[in-house]
Amino acid sequence: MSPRRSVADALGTRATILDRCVGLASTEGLEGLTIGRLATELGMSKSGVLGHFGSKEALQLAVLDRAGQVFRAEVWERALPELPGMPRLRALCDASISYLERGVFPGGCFFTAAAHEFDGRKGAVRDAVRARFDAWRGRLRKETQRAVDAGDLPGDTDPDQVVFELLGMLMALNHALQLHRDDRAPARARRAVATRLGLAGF
Amino acid sequence: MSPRRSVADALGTRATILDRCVGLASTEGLEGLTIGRLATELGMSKSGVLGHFGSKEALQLAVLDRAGQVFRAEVWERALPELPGMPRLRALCDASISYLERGVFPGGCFFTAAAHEFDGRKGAVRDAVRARFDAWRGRLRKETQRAVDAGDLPGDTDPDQVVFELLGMLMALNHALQLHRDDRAPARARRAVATRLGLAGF
DNA sequence: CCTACCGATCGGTAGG
DNA sequence: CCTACCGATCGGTAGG
Repeated sequence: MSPRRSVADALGTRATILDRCVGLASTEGLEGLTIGRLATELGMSKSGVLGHFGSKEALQLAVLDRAGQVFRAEVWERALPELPGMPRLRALCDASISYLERGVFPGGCFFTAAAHEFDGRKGAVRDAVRARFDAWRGRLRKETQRAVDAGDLPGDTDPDQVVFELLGMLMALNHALQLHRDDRAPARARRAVATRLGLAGF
Repeated sequence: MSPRRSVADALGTRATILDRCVGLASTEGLEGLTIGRLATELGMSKSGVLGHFGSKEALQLAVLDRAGQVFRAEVWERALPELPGMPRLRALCDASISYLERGVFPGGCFFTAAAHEFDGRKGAVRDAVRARFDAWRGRLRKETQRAVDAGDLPGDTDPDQVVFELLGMLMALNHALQLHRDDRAPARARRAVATRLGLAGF
């Protein structure tokens, strides 16, 4: 009777589509998401899928957004309870490694994959990927700076250098897990991070 | 009169196709190479292009091979004149950083991009990408072990750990250059490598 | 949300 | 190396 029901249903359908997309896109890429395939897998028509977003690019942006929510919950919110500075920085690294180790996205880090897929292009998707990395780097940088200010890292530490190296360790881990299925890689990443942050026992 | 001429021509055409493919695939991906587009850009027919390889997968494998030749010339052969061990390891890192900084492939590291594109799939292309990384890691590992044996790295150094971290620095550099166009990244990568190898002045 | 359809393009083949 | 063609699929639209 009221439009309530159908609006809620539509939002539910949209969420169902996006969750499927996130899994698919992490292994096959954001461009590998095709409307026809999605429709088949979801038991819908193509126009039924596309109607929720309007265009493929809008769908890709919505998928990035959904993946961002997952990343926030799996990494950022796990570290947030820790004290600012070194404890939280360490927790962020730990949570990132765990996020990759647990295979939160079946194809590895969603954003690293998207970055490689879109870094040579122009447009809204590339801009959105870049903005997410900027935000992530900014968070790591802030906690690194706090760790320096608190004396937990040497006073002449360049926070951007630390963030650069930490991101490298995470990328090496993602690569080792995805291409080589190397299950010793998480331990290597933890060791590398511990060394870089001066935490012998991590 | 003799078939000599046409065979040489065919090989030349094949090389022309592959060189175009390497540039295209580094920015658009190995899957983004389409026969029709290549044909248009090269002023040939689709079947003219495909005839040199037989299938798209065979073309992708040939492109990987061609990219491997470039990498060998731009990185491996530049370091080979250096003495085995630390000098050559340092030269390999230097040459890798330079290879990324100079933009030898317009889309960044050809193999990192291919790894991300194919790491979730099965087949000959994925296997070939993995084999190339195995070879590259093996070379870095050998020189690291020699550096340990020569006393240029601590005796309890785990060569695989060092290689893991060096690859991470290169991936962070590739990412920073491609997604962020950050021209301070090469200096960061050099600094990180120098720290890891215990070369204060690099 | 559906059916029915659009032009474009995909990888690949037949035959020359 | 070419033309001509195959079935399949692409993103998207019209109309309901």
